[in-house]
Amino acid sequence: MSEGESCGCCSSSTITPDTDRTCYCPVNGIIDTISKKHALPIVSVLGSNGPTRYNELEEVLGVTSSSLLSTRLNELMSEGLIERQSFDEIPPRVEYSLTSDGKELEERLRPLLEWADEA
Amino acid sequence: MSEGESCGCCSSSTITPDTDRTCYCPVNGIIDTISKKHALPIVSVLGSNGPTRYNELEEVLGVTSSSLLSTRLNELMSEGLIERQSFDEIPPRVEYSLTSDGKELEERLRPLLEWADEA
DNA sequence: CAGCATCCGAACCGATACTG
DNA sequence: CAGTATCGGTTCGGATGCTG
Repeated sequence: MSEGESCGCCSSSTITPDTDRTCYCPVNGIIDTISKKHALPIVSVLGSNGPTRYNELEEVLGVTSSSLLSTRLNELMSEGLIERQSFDEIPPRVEYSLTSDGKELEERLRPLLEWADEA
Repeated sequence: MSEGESCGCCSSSTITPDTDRTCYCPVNGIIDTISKKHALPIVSVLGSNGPTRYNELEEVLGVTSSSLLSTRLNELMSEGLIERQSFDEIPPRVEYSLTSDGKELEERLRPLLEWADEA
């Protein structure tokens, strides 16, 4: 999805910006990222569960195709929301967890999700 | 997107549900709805601006195609997040505003968007 | 176990055109 | 002014198969 372009909602003319609202435009990359499938649940699970392995995520989220999870994890890493730690073991072990940004997000997400959940 | 099916994140086996988290599954219809283009900005604008006309929304959001806005508004109405009031005038006037549910959403959304905005 | 490559169908968005 | 109808391009997701 497109990133940096202005949507006009900030440089509005018709609507007077007398209210103290900030700009909620095409909403920045982060929102785009978490709008995609499984992204939100990933963040939630990591938030409430702490470091989690690839396979655990697959099970818990009921991910249909492995590659999809992989893609989503990479996107979340690019956004700096989660981080990956791999252990030099056999069999291989990799754990994903929230960065401080990710935690910040998860906290702000919680009230929304709790509400959505009962609606 | 699919609604009612279980994602496995609630009926988990691997992850112990000892934490007090609620289920943040395929996340309910509302999240799907607001994930689509312009949906979030619509809610934000209506929240900070009050009742707003179709054309105003088009301008403010920088909507590219009229039909897209139309679709989004209908979806938001189906979810019970916004409502439509039409006035019997010439030229026709229609105003959209948040329902109480919509306001609830907008409030819970604000901290998230403010954070996303500066990130 | 962890994860990428590929192919195909579905959903979504944008543009244009046309009505009450 | 306030929309709906249609259509083509693009992006996303699901399935399968293969590697370190």
